Amino acid sequence: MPELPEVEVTRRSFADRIQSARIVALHMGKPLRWPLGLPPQSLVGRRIEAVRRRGKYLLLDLDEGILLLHLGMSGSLNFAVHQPPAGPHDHMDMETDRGVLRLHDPRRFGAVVWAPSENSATAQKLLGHLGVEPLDGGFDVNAFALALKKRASAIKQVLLSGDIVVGVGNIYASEALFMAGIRPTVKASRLSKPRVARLHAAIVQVLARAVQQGGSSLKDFVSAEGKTGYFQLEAAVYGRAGAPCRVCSTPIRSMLQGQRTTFYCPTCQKP
DNA sequence: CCATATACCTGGCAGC
DNA sequence: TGCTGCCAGGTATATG
Repeated sequence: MPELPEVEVTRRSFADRIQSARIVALHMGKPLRWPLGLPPQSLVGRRIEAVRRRGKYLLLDLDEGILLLHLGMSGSLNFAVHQPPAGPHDHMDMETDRGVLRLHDPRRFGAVVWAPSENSATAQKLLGHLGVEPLDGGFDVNAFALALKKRASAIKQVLLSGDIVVGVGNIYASEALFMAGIRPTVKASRLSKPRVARLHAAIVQVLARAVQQGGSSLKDFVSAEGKTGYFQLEAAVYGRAGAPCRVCSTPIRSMLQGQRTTFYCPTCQKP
């Protein structure tokens, strides 16, 4: 479910409200992708100093250590003063003196991992290989072009790999490539500099716009205050196979790339 | 080192 | 209805 925009919208929806909260109890449900890394009750008494985002991970800075949260494919967070009784897909309830942070994740590809610091081996195993943040001003066109030159695979798959630029998942990769007029199968290394520049701008634009729109609620995404997003309503290609291109009316096509579905317009996007 | 396939898990839906 | 097979927003890990 969640790509950078959904994770960022989630972060903004509870970061201020949970700041400086003290953990009163921590209940974990069914196993997630990885174990927490210490007994849940040992986090009782910790204070939450800030909520940051790195790629699609949320980082809860504690007064001792850090919690890495990932929403996987189907995860969402809800932060409220009172929570209804936990259901079968609620796998974390973090009770604080400001409210309860609940992780709901039917498929359990998500994770909650404790690490002593962001630089610890535990955290770096998950974060160490990540590329640059696209919305932080550190996303440089020249560096982007240089990095793409070294990659032989299709540009769509390079974007998804997240080791050059983070946060672009299956929806926004298709959307950004449409916006840039680039066929998803083009080898990354063969993109001309002007096309790389268009792609760079498209990535920034589509992600920023999606954050503005509250993310994409294709199925069930909601922010930590329970709001759905609206970006899916303006998707140009994602999920629109067979429907007319909004620019040229050619039917949108879908194809498989690395076991993931890609959507594109065969007319607007050039090989 | 690089590129691609696999595994994890559950629910929803199309088709029979 | 109820069954089966396929699909889904991610990514570490294995394999070539």
